[in-house]
Amino acid sequence: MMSDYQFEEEAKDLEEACPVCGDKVSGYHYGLLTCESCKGFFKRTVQNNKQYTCIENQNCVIDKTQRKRCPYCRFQKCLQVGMKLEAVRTDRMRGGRNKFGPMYKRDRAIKQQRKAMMARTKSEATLYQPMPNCQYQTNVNSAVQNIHAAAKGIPMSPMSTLSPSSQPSTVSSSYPPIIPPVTATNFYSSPITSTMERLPMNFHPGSSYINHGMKPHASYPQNFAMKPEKDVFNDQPSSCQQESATSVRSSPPTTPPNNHLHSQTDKELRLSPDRMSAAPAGNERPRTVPKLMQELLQCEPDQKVLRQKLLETVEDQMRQGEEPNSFVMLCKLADRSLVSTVEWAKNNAMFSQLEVEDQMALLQNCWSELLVLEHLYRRAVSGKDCLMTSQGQEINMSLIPSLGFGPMDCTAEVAAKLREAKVDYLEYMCLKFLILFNTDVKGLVNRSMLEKFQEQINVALLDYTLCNYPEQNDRFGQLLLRLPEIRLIAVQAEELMYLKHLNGILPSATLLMEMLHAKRQ
DNA sequence: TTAGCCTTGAGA
DNA sequence: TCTCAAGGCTAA
Repeated sequence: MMSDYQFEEEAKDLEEACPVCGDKVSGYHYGLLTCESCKGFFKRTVQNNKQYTCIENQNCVIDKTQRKRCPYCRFQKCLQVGMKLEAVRTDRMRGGRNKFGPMYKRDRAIKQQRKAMMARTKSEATLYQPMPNCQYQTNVNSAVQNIHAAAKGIPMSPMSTLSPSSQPSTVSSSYPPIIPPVTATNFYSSPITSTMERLPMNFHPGSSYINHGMKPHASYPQNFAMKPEKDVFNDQPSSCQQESATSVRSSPPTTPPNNHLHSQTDKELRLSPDRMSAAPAGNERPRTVPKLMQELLQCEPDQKVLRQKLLETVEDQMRQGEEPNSFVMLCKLADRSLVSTVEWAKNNAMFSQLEVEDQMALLQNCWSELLVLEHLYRRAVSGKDCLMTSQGQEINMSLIPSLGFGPMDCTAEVAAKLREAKVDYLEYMCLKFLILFNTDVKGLVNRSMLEKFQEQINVALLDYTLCNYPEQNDRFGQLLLRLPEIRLIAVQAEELMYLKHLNGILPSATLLMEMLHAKRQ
Protein backbone atom coordinates (compact mmCIF):
# COMPACT_ATOMS: atom_id res chain seq x y z
CA MET A 1 0.00 0.00 0.00
CA MET A 2 1.13 3.49 -0.68
CA SER A 3 1.94 5.52 2.39
CA ASP A 4 0.32 8.85 3.25
CA TYR A 5 3.65 10.46 2.59
CA GLN A 6 3.73 9.03 -0.91
CA PHE A 7 0.20 10.21 -1.58
CA GLU A 8 1.08 13.71 -0.50
CA GLU A 9 4.25 13.66 -2.55
CA GLU A 10 2.35 12.49 -5.61
CA ALA A 11 -0.29 15.15 -5.09
CA LYS A 12 2.44 17.74 -4.78
CA ASP A 13 4.10 16.46 -7.93
CA LEU A 14 0.87 17.01 -9.82
CA GLU A 15 1.25 20.71 -9.33
CA GLU A 16 4.95 21.22 -9.24
CA ALA A 17 6.49 19.53 -12.26
CA CYS A 18 7.05 21.81 -15.22
CA PRO A 19 5.65 20.02 -18.28
CA VAL A 20 8.60 21.20 -20.34
CA CYS A 21 11.61 20.42 -18.16
CA GLY A 22 10.26 18.91 -14.94
CA ASP A 23 11.56 21.73 -12.77
CA LYS A 24 9.41 23.22 -10.05
CA VAL A 25 6.56 25.32 -11.42
CA SER A 26 6.23 28.91 -10.31
CA GLY A 27 2.71 29.55 -11.57
CA TYR A 28 0.70 29.79 -14.75
CA HIS A 29 2.74 31.19 -17.56
CA TYR A 30 1.56 31.58 -21.15
CA GLY A 31 -1.23 29.10 -20.85
CA LEU A 32 -0.12 26.51 -18.33
CA LEU A 33 1.85 25.78 -15.21
CA THR A 34 5.55 26.05 -15.93
CA CYS A 35 8.76 26.85 -14.15
CA GLU A 36 10.30 30.30 -14.08
CA SER A 37 13.09 29.41 -16.48
CA CYS A 38 10.82 27.99 -19.16
CA LYS A 39 8.60 31.02 -18.75
CA GLY A 40 11.57 33.30 -19.39
CA PHE A 41 12.84 31.16 -22.23
CA PHE A 42 9.46 31.17 -23.94
CA LYS A 43 9.11 34.92 -23.49
CA ARG A 44 12.58 35.66 -24.87
CA THR A 45 12.06 33.35 -27.83
CA VAL A 46 8.75 34.87 -28.86
CA GLN A 47 9.56 38.49 -28.06
CA ASN A 48 12.86 38.42 -29.89
CA ASN A 49 11.58 36.20 -32.69
CA LYS A 50 14.41 33.71 -32.18
CA GLN A 51 15.15 31.05 -34.76
CA TYR A 52 16.89 27.98 -33.41
CA THR A 53 18.22 24.89 -35.09
CA CYS A 54 18.78 21.46 -33.65
CA ILE A 55 22.14 19.89 -34.26
CA GLU A 56 20.77 16.46 -33.42
CA ASN A 57 17.58 14.83 -34.66
CA GLN A 58 15.04 17.30 -33.27
CA ASN A 59 14.18 14.93 -30.49
CA CYS A 60 16.53 16.05 -27.72
CA VAL A 61 15.61 15.22 -24.16
CA ILE A 62 14.51 18.33 -22.33
CA ASP A 63 14.84 18.11 -18.57
CA LYS A 64 16.08 20.35 -15.83
CA THR A 65 19.73 19.54 -16.40
CA GLN A 66 19.71 19.47 -20.19
CA ARG A 67 17.21 22.18 -21.05
CA LYS A 68 19.95 24.60 -22.06
CA ARG A 69 21.49 22.23 -24.57
CA CYS A 70 18.97 22.54 -27.37
CA PRO A 71 16.76 25.65 -27.49
CA TYR A 72 15.13 24.38 -30.67
CA CYS A 73 13.79 21.23 -29.00
CA ARG A 74 12.99 23.19 -25.86
CA PHE A 75 10.85 25.65 -27.78
CA GLN A 76 9.16 22.86 -29.72
CA LYS A 77 8.37 21.21 -26.43
CA CYS A 78 6.99 24.47 -25.04
CA LEU A 79 4.57 24.59 -27.97
CA GLN A 80 3.87 20.90 -27.80
CA VAL A 81 2.77 21.01 -24.19
CA GLY A 82 0.57 23.99 -24.93
CA MET A 83 2.38 27.22 -24.12
CA LYS A 84 0.56 29.93 -25.98
CA LEU A 85 2.33 32.36 -28.28
CA GLU A 86 -0.58 34.75 -28.14
CA ALA A 87 -0.08 35.16 -24.38
CA VAL A 88 3.18 36.98 -25.03
CA ARG A 89 2.18 40.59 -25.38
CA THR A 90 3.22 42.36 -28.53
CA ASP A 91 2.89 45.75 -26.84
CA ARG A 92 5.00 44.57 -23.89
CA MET A 93 2.49 46.06 -21.48
CA ARG A 94 3.18 45.00 -17.92
CA GLY A 95 0.81 43.78 -15.29
CA GLY A 96 -2.88 43.16 -15.52
CA ARG A 97 -4.74 40.10 -16.67
CA ASN A 98 -5.25 38.55 -20.07
CA LYS A 99 -7.94 36.39 -21.68
CA PHE A 100 -6.45 33.23 -20.21
CA GLY A 101 -7.57 34.08 -16.69
CA PRO A 102 -10.76 31.99 -16.88
CA MET A 103 -8.80 29.13 -18.38
CA TYR A 104 -6.37 29.13 -15.46
CA LYS A 105 -9.31 29.17 -13.10
CA ARG A 106 -10.90 26.22 -14.86
CA ASP A 107 -7.63 24.34 -14.81
CA ARG A 108 -7.34 24.87 -11.08
CA ALA A 109 -10.83 23.47 -10.66
CA ILE A 110 -9.91 20.37 -12.68
CA LYS A 111 -6.81 19.88 -10.58
CA GLN A 112 -8.91 20.12 -7.45
CA GLN A 113 -11.19 17.48 -8.88
CA ARG A 114 -8.26 15.19 -9.58
CA LYS A 115 -7.00 15.71 -6.06
CA ALA A 116 -10.42 14.74 -4.76
CA MET A 117 -10.28 11.65 -6.91
CA MET A 118 -6.89 10.77 -5.50
CA ALA A 119 -8.21 11.27 -2.00
CA ARG A 120 -11.15 9.02 -2.79
CA THR A 121 -8.90 6.29 -4.12
CA LYS A 122 -6.74 6.70 -1.06
CA SER A 123 -9.66 6.27 1.31
CA GLU A 124 -10.99 3.30 -0.64
CA ALA A 125 -7.57 1.73 -0.58
CA THR A 126 -7.61 2.08 3.19
CA LEU A 127 -11.13 0.73 3.51
CA TYR A 128 -10.72 -2.43 1.52
CA GLN A 129 -8.25 -5.01 2.69
CA PRO A 130 -6.40 -7.02 0.10
CA MET A 131 -7.94 -10.37 -0.70
CA PRO A 132 -5.72 -13.41 -0.88
CA ASN A 133 -5.00 -15.00 -4.24
CA CYS A 134 -6.27 -12.13 -6.29
CA GLN A 135 -4.81 -9.14 -8.01
CA TYR A 136 -6.58 -6.69 -5.79
CA GLN A 137 -3.60 -5.20 -4.07
CA THR A 138 -1.72 -4.77 -7.28
CA ASN A 139 -4.68 -3.04 -8.82
CA VAL A 140 -5.06 -0.55 -6.00
CA ASN A 141 -1.43 0.39 -6.13
CA SER A 142 -1.53 0.62 -9.87
CA ALA A 143 -4.68 2.69 -9.75
CA VAL A 144 -3.06 5.19 -7.43
CA GLN A 145 0.06 5.34 -9.52
CA ASN A 146 -2.06 5.70 -12.60
CA ILE A 147 -4.05 8.58 -11.21
CA HIS A 148 -0.80 10.34 -10.66
CA ALA A 149 0.62 9.51 -14.03
CA ALA A 150 -2.56 10.08 -15.96
CA ALA A 151 -3.36 13.35 -14.28
CA LYS A 152 0.08 14.58 -15.15
CA GLY A 153 -0.16 13.14 -18.60
CA ILE A 154 -2.83 15.34 -20.11
CA PRO A 155 -1.35 16.44 -23.38
CA MET A 156 -1.36 20.10 -24.01
CA SER A 157 -1.12 20.79 -27.63
CA PRO A 158 -1.85 24.20 -29.04
CA MET A 159 -5.07 22.85 -30.47
CA SER A 160 -5.97 20.58 -27.62
CA THR A 161 -9.55 20.63 -26.48
CA LEU A 162 -8.45 20.40 -22.91
CA SER A 163 -7.53 22.96 -20.40
CA PRO A 164 -3.84 23.27 -19.63
CA SER A 165 -2.18 21.03 -17.18
CA SER A 166 1.21 20.01 -16.05
CA GLN A 167 2.64 17.19 -18.02
CA PRO A 168 5.77 15.20 -17.43
CA SER A 169 8.35 15.07 -20.13
CA THR A 170 7.93 11.32 -20.45
CA VAL A 171 4.53 11.61 -22.01
CA SER A 172 5.42 13.82 -24.87
CA SER A 173 8.81 12.34 -25.43
CA SER A 174 7.42 8.85 -25.84
CA TYR A 175 5.43 10.03 -28.83
CA PRO A 176 7.35 12.23 -31.22
CA PRO A 177 5.10 14.99 -32.45
CA ILE A 178 3.58 14.42 -35.87
CA ILE A 179 2.81 18.09 -36.11
CA PRO A 180 5.39 19.84 -38.24
CA PRO A 181 7.86 21.86 -36.19
CA VAL A 182 6.57 25.31 -35.44
CA THR A 183 8.69 28.37 -35.08
CA ALA A 184 7.82 31.66 -33.49
CA THR A 185 7.35 33.20 -36.90
CA ASN A 186 5.46 30.49 -38.74
CA PHE A 187 3.04 29.54 -35.99
CA TYR A 188 0.44 32.10 -36.90
CA SER A 189 0.38 30.90 -40.46
CA SER A 190 0.42 27.20 -39.68
CA PRO A 191 -2.52 25.21 -41.02
CA ILE A 192 -3.63 24.36 -37.51
CA THR A 193 -3.72 27.93 -36.33
CA SER A 194 -5.32 29.20 -39.45
CA THR A 195 -8.01 26.61 -39.06
CA MET A 196 -8.51 27.63 -35.47
CA GLU A 197 -8.90 31.16 -36.74
CA ARG A 198 -11.52 29.91 -39.15
CA LEU A 199 -13.62 28.48 -36.34
CA PRO A 200 -17.33 28.93 -36.94
CA MET A 201 -18.65 32.39 -36.56
CA ASN A 202 -21.88 31.79 -38.39
CA PHE A 203 -23.87 29.04 -39.95
CA HIS A 204 -26.36 28.57 -42.73
CA PRO A 205 -29.50 29.56 -40.94
CA GLY A 206 -31.59 27.66 -43.39
CA SER A 207 -29.49 24.52 -43.41
CA SER A 208 -31.78 21.74 -44.38
CA TYR A 209 -29.59 19.21 -42.66
CA ILE A 210 -28.15 20.76 -39.57
CA ASN A 211 -30.64 23.24 -38.37
CA HIS A 212 -33.55 20.94 -38.71
CA GLY A 213 -34.99 19.62 -35.50
CA MET A 214 -32.07 20.68 -33.37
CA LYS A 215 -33.99 21.61 -30.28
CA PRO A 216 -32.88 21.51 -26.69
CA HIS A 217 -33.81 18.24 -25.09
CA ALA A 218 -36.53 18.89 -22.58
CA SER A 219 -37.06 15.66 -20.75
CA TYR A 220 -33.61 14.28 -20.12
CA PRO A 221 -32.18 14.34 -16.60
CA GLN A 222 -30.11 17.44 -16.02
CA ASN A 223 -27.60 15.91 -13.70
CA PHE A 224 -24.73 14.17 -15.43
CA ALA A 225 -22.42 14.30 -12.50
CA MET A 226 -20.39 11.22 -11.71
CA LYS A 227 -22.28 8.72 -9.67
CA PRO A 228 -20.97 5.62 -7.96
CA GLU A 229 -19.92 3.20 -10.63
CA LYS A 230 -21.80 0.06 -11.35
CA ASP A 231 -20.53 -2.93 -13.13
CA VAL A 232 -22.11 -2.59 -16.51
CA PHE A 233 -22.49 -6.32 -16.87
CA ASN A 234 -24.24 -7.25 -13.67
CA ASP A 235 -25.45 -3.84 -12.52
CA GLN A 236 -23.95 -4.32 -9.09
CA PRO A 237 -22.24 -1.47 -7.32
CA SER A 238 -18.54 -1.73 -7.72
CA SER A 239 -15.38 0.24 -7.38
CA CYS A 240 -11.96 0.05 -8.87
CA GLN A 241 -10.84 -1.78 -5.81
CA GLN A 242 -13.65 -4.25 -5.59
CA GLU A 243 -14.25 -5.13 -9.12
CA SER A 244 -11.20 -7.21 -9.77
CA ALA A 245 -12.35 -9.66 -7.20
CA THR A 246 -16.09 -9.45 -7.64
CA SER A 247 -17.25 -8.32 -11.01
CA VAL A 248 -18.59 -10.69 -13.60
CA ARG A 249 -16.31 -11.32 -16.48
CA SER A 250 -17.67 -10.79 -19.93
CA SER A 251 -17.76 -13.77 -22.17
CA PRO A 252 -15.10 -13.82 -24.83
CA PRO A 253 -16.01 -12.48 -28.21
CA THR A 254 -17.79 -15.02 -30.32
CA THR A 255 -17.06 -13.24 -33.56
CA PRO A 256 -13.65 -12.89 -35.16
CA PRO A 257 -11.81 -9.74 -34.16
CA ASN A 258 -11.69 -8.52 -37.71
CA ASN A 259 -15.40 -8.61 -38.02
CA HIS A 260 -16.84 -8.02 -34.63
CA LEU A 261 -17.43 -4.32 -35.08
CA HIS A 262 -19.80 -4.98 -37.90
CA SER A 263 -21.58 -8.06 -36.73
CA GLN A 264 -23.06 -7.03 -33.45
CA THR A 265 -26.57 -6.15 -32.56
CA ASP A 266 -27.17 -2.93 -30.77
CA LYS A 267 -28.10 -4.84 -27.64
CA GLU A 268 -24.83 -6.70 -27.63
CA LEU A 269 -22.99 -3.48 -28.13
CA ARG A 270 -24.55 -1.85 -25.13
CA LEU A 271 -24.20 -4.77 -22.82
CA SER A 272 -20.76 -5.71 -23.83
CA PRO A 273 -18.57 -2.80 -24.80
CA ASP A 274 -15.62 -5.10 -24.46
CA ARG A 275 -16.60 -6.78 -27.67
CA MET A 276 -16.22 -3.49 -29.41
CA SER A 277 -12.62 -3.31 -28.40
CA ALA A 278 -9.77 -4.35 -30.58
CA ALA A 279 -8.67 -6.77 -27.93
CA PRO A 280 -7.80 -10.19 -29.25
CA ALA A 281 -10.44 -12.89 -28.98
CA GLY A 282 -10.39 -14.60 -25.64
CA ASN A 283 -9.06 -11.60 -23.79
CA GLU A 284 -11.39 -11.51 -20.83
CA ARG A 285 -11.48 -8.24 -19.01
CA PRO A 286 -14.00 -7.15 -16.44
CA ARG A 287 -15.23 -3.62 -16.96
CA THR A 288 -16.15 -0.91 -14.52
CA VAL A 289 -18.02 1.78 -16.37
CA PRO A 290 -18.76 5.22 -14.86
CA LYS A 291 -22.42 6.06 -14.75
CA LEU A 292 -22.01 8.89 -17.22
CA MET A 293 -20.46 6.58 -19.79
CA GLN A 294 -23.28 4.10 -19.31
CA GLU A 295 -25.76 6.87 -20.03
CA LEU A 296 -23.87 8.06 -23.06
CA LEU A 297 -23.66 4.53 -24.35
CA GLN A 298 -27.44 4.36 -24.34
CA CYS A 299 -27.49 7.18 -26.90
CA GLU A 300 -24.93 5.55 -29.18
CA PRO A 301 -26.23 4.62 -32.60
CA ASP A 302 -27.04 1.07 -33.60
CA GLN A 303 -24.06 -0.04 -35.67
CA LYS A 304 -26.20 -2.37 -37.72
CA VAL A 305 -28.57 0.41 -38.69
CA LEU A 306 -25.64 2.64 -39.60
CA ARG A 307 -24.17 -0.04 -41.82
CA GLN A 308 -27.50 -0.66 -43.43
CA LYS A 309 -27.85 3.02 -44.28
CA LEU A 310 -24.38 3.06 -45.79
CA LEU A 311 -25.15 -0.07 -47.81
CA GLU A 312 -28.34 1.53 -49.07
CA THR A 313 -26.32 4.55 -50.17
CA VAL A 314 -23.85 2.33 -52.00
CA GLU A 315 -26.53 0.31 -53.74
CA ASP A 316 -28.48 3.42 -54.63
CA GLN A 317 -25.38 4.92 -56.21
CA MET A 318 -24.57 1.71 -58.03
CA ARG A 319 -28.10 1.62 -59.43
CA GLN A 320 -27.40 5.08 -60.79
CA GLY A 321 -24.38 3.65 -62.54
CA GLU A 322 -21.75 4.84 -60.12
CA GLU A 323 -18.58 2.74 -60.00
CA PRO A 324 -17.75 1.08 -56.67
CA ASN A 325 -14.88 2.81 -54.89
CA SER A 326 -15.05 5.82 -57.19
CA PHE A 327 -14.39 9.18 -55.64
CA VAL A 328 -18.04 10.19 -56.01
CA MET A 329 -19.10 7.00 -54.25
CA LEU A 330 -16.73 7.70 -51.37
CA CYS A 331 -18.05 11.24 -51.09
CA LYS A 332 -21.58 9.95 -50.89
CA LEU A 333 -20.53 7.52 -48.17
CA ALA A 334 -18.74 10.26 -46.26
CA ASP A 335 -21.82 12.42 -46.66
CA ARG A 336 -24.04 9.63 -45.32
CA SER A 337 -21.67 9.18 -42.35
CA LEU A 338 -21.84 12.88 -41.72
CA VAL A 339 -25.64 12.82 -41.61
CA SER A 340 -25.41 9.99 -39.08
CA THR A 341 -22.86 11.94 -37.07
CA VAL A 342 -25.17 14.94 -36.88
CA GLU A 343 -28.02 12.64 -35.85
CA TRP A 344 -25.78 11.07 -33.22
CA ALA A 345 -25.02 14.46 -31.72
CA LYS A 346 -28.64 15.56 -31.84
CA ASN A 347 -29.74 12.40 -30.08
CA ASN A 348 -27.31 12.92 -27.26
CA ALA A 349 -28.88 14.32 -24.12
CA MET A 350 -25.90 16.46 -23.12
CA PHE A 351 -25.59 17.99 -26.57
CA SER A 352 -29.32 18.66 -26.65
CA GLN A 353 -29.07 20.75 -23.52
CA LEU A 354 -26.79 23.23 -25.29
CA GLU A 355 -28.09 26.30 -27.05
CA VAL A 356 -29.03 25.64 -30.67
CA GLU A 357 -26.42 28.19 -31.83
CA ASP A 358 -23.77 26.37 -29.83
CA GLN A 359 -24.85 22.99 -31.20
CA MET A 360 -24.38 24.28 -34.72
CA ALA A 361 -21.09 25.96 -33.94
CA LEU A 362 -19.71 22.79 -32.36
CA LEU A 363 -20.79 20.54 -35.19
CA GLN A 364 -19.47 22.90 -37.79
CA ASN A 365 -16.17 23.00 -35.95
CA CYS A 366 -15.61 19.28 -35.50
CA TRP A 367 -17.49 17.37 -38.20
CA SER A 368 -14.35 16.47 -40.08
CA GLU A 369 -12.54 15.35 -36.94
CA LEU A 370 -15.46 13.09 -36.04
CA LEU A 371 -15.39 11.54 -39.50
CA VAL A 372 -11.64 11.01 -39.23
CA LEU A 373 -11.94 9.44 -35.78
CA GLU A 374 -14.73 7.16 -36.96
CA HIS A 375 -12.62 6.01 -39.87
CA LEU A 376 -9.50 5.56 -37.75
CA TYR A 377 -11.37 3.58 -35.12
CA ARG A 378 -12.93 1.22 -37.63
CA ARG A 379 -9.55 0.86 -39.29
CA ALA A 380 -7.92 0.16 -35.94
CA VAL A 381 -10.48 -2.43 -34.98
CA SER A 382 -10.72 -4.30 -38.25
CA GLY A 383 -7.44 -3.46 -39.95
CA LYS A 384 -9.39 -1.86 -42.82
CA ASP A 385 -12.48 0.28 -43.28
CA CYS A 386 -14.60 -1.55 -45.79
CA LEU A 387 -18.22 -2.38 -46.46
CA MET A 388 -19.28 -5.60 -48.15
CA THR A 389 -22.21 -5.31 -50.53
CA SER A 390 -24.73 -8.09 -51.06
CA GLN A 391 -22.92 -8.82 -54.33
CA GLY A 392 -19.73 -9.39 -52.41
CA GLN A 393 -18.06 -6.17 -53.49
CA GLU A 394 -15.77 -4.52 -51.01
CA ILE A 395 -16.38 -0.78 -50.73
CA ASN A 396 -13.92 1.47 -48.99
CA MET A 397 -15.89 3.50 -46.47
CA SER A 398 -13.60 6.49 -46.09
CA LEU A 399 -12.62 9.39 -48.26
CA ILE A 400 -9.36 9.76 -46.42
CA PRO A 401 -7.23 7.14 -48.24
CA SER A 402 -8.41 8.42 -51.62
CA LEU A 403 -7.53 11.99 -50.79
CA GLY A 404 -3.89 11.06 -51.04
CA PHE A 405 -2.12 12.94 -48.32
CA GLY A 406 1.26 11.99 -49.75
CA PRO A 407 4.27 12.34 -47.47
CA MET A 408 2.15 14.08 -44.84
CA ASP A 409 -0.15 11.08 -44.50
CA CYS A 410 -0.18 9.99 -40.88
CA THR A 411 -3.56 8.26 -40.83
CA ALA A 412 -2.01 4.80 -40.88
CA GLU A 413 0.29 5.80 -38.06
CA VAL A 414 -2.54 7.08 -35.89
CA ALA A 415 -4.75 4.09 -36.70
CA ALA A 416 -1.84 1.85 -35.73
CA LYS A 417 -1.50 3.65 -32.41
CA LEU A 418 -5.19 3.15 -31.70
CA ARG A 419 -4.91 -0.47 -32.69
CA GLU A 420 -1.80 -1.00 -30.61
CA ALA A 421 -3.48 0.58 -27.60
CA LYS A 422 -6.55 -1.61 -28.21
CA VAL A 423 -8.80 1.37 -27.77
CA ASP A 424 -12.20 0.06 -26.82
CA TYR A 425 -15.60 1.33 -27.85
CA LEU A 426 -16.23 3.27 -24.65
CA GLU A 427 -12.94 5.11 -24.99
CA TYR A 428 -13.72 5.80 -28.64
CA MET A 429 -17.10 7.14 -27.56
CA CYS A 430 -15.49 9.50 -25.04
CA LEU A 431 -13.01 10.74 -27.63
CA LYS A 432 -15.95 11.58 -29.89
CA PHE A 433 -17.47 13.67 -27.14
CA LEU A 434 -14.18 15.38 -26.33
CA ILE A 435 -13.91 16.34 -29.99
CA LEU A 436 -17.51 17.54 -30.05
CA PHE A 437 -17.37 19.49 -26.79
CA ASN A 438 -14.61 21.82 -27.89
CA THR A 439 -14.55 24.83 -25.59
CA ASP A 440 -12.12 26.63 -27.89
CA VAL A 441 -14.90 27.29 -30.38
CA LYS A 442 -15.49 31.01 -30.70
CA GLY A 443 -18.73 32.78 -30.00
CA LEU A 444 -20.33 30.16 -27.80
CA VAL A 445 -23.48 31.32 -26.02
CA ASN A 446 -23.21 28.97 -23.06
CA ARG A 447 -19.55 28.15 -22.69
CA SER A 448 -19.81 27.27 -19.03
CA MET A 449 -22.21 24.41 -19.70
CA LEU A 450 -19.91 23.09 -22.40
CA GLU A 451 -16.95 23.32 -20.04
CA LYS A 452 -18.90 21.36 -17.48
CA PHE A 453 -19.72 18.64 -20.00
CA GLN A 454 -16.14 18.49 -21.21
CA GLU A 455 -14.87 18.16 -17.69
CA GLN A 456 -17.36 15.38 -16.91
CA ILE A 457 -16.27 13.43 -19.97
CA ASN A 458 -12.64 13.94 -19.00
CA VAL A 459 -13.22 12.70 -15.48
CA ALA A 460 -15.26 9.72 -16.69
CA LEU A 461 -12.62 8.71 -19.20
CA LEU A 462 -9.83 9.15 -16.67
CA ASP A 463 -11.75 7.08 -14.17
CA TYR A 464 -12.53 4.43 -16.75
CA THR A 465 -8.94 4.05 -17.93
CA LEU A 466 -7.58 3.95 -14.40
CA CYS A 467 -10.05 1.31 -13.33
CA ASN A 468 -9.96 -0.86 -16.42
CA TYR A 469 -6.38 -0.49 -17.58
CA PRO A 470 -4.48 -0.16 -14.31
CA GLU A 471 -1.36 -1.64 -15.87
CA GLN A 472 -1.13 1.23 -18.37
CA ASN A 473 0.18 4.20 -16.49
CA ASP A 474 -0.66 6.94 -18.93
CA ARG A 475 -3.44 5.46 -21.04
CA PHE A 476 -5.65 8.50 -20.47
CA GLY A 477 -2.90 10.84 -21.57
CA GLN A 478 -2.08 8.69 -24.58
CA LEU A 479 -5.73 8.66 -25.66
CA LEU A 480 -5.89 12.43 -25.46
CA LEU A 481 -2.68 12.72 -27.44
CA ARG A 482 -4.54 11.27 -30.41
CA LEU A 483 -6.88 14.28 -30.53
CA PRO A 484 -4.41 16.80 -31.98
CA GLU A 485 -3.28 14.15 -34.45
CA ILE A 486 -6.87 13.62 -35.52
CA ARG A 487 -7.31 17.35 -35.89
CA LEU A 488 -4.26 17.57 -38.09
CA ILE A 489 -5.60 14.84 -40.37
CA ALA A 490 -9.00 16.52 -40.45
CA VAL A 491 -7.44 19.86 -41.39
CA GLN A 492 -5.51 18.23 -44.23
CA ALA A 493 -8.59 16.35 -45.39
CA GLU A 494 -10.66 19.52 -45.45
CA GLU A 495 -8.00 21.36 -47.43
CA LEU A 496 -7.81 18.57 -49.99
CA MET A 497 -11.56 18.19 -50.22
CA TYR A 498 -11.93 21.89 -50.78
CA LEU A 499 -9.31 21.76 -53.50
CA LYS A 500 -11.14 18.88 -55.18
CA HIS A 501 -14.36 20.81 -54.84
CA LEU A 502 -12.83 23.84 -56.56
CA ASN A 503 -11.73 21.53 -59.35
CA GLY A 504 -15.31 20.34 -59.70
CA ILE A 505 -14.51 16.80 -58.60
CA LEU A 506 -16.62 16.69 -55.44
CA PRO A 507 -20.36 16.19 -55.82
CA SER A 508 -22.25 19.28 -54.72
CA ALA A 509 -25.55 19.60 -52.81
CA THR A 510 -24.40 17.40 -49.97
CA LEU A 511 -24.10 18.01 -46.26
CA LEU A 512 -20.38 17.43 -46.73
CA MET A 513 -20.20 20.37 -49.11
CA GLU A 514 -22.40 22.50 -46.93
CA MET A 515 -20.15 21.93 -43.94
CA LEU A 516 -17.04 22.55 -46.00
CA HIS A 517 -18.44 25.85 -47.26
CA ALA A 518 -19.80 26.94 -43.90
CA LYS A 519 -16.38 26.69 -42.32
CA ARG A 520 -14.80 28.85 -45.00
CA GLN A 521 -17.28 31.67 -44.76
C1' DT B 1 21.83 33.44 -22.73
C1' DT B 2 19.88 31.86 -18.61
C1' DA B 3 17.06 32.04 -14.63
C1' DG B 4 15.75 34.05 -10.31
C1' DC B 5 13.75 37.97 -8.42
C1' DC B 6 11.28 42.43 -8.96
C1' DT B 7 7.65 45.60 -10.68
C1' DT B 8 3.35 46.37 -12.65
C1' DG B 9 -1.60 46.62 -13.14
C1' DA B 10 -6.29 44.51 -14.56
C1' DG B 11 -9.65 41.89 -12.54
C1' DA B 12 -11.67 39.46 -8.54
C1' DT C 1 -7.19 45.70 -1.35
C1' DC C 2 -5.38 41.53 -2.90
C1' DT C 3 -3.97 38.26 -6.33
C1' DC C 4 -1.12 36.68 -9.84
C1' DA C 5 0.46 36.52 -14.52
C1' DA C 6 2.46 39.58 -17.40
C1' DG C 7 7.20 42.12 -18.58
C1' DG C 8 11.75 43.93 -16.77
C1' DC C 9 16.18 43.70 -14.60
C1' DT C 10 20.52 41.73 -13.66
C1' DA C 11 24.09 38.53 -11.70
C1' DA C 12 26.12 34.46 -13.18
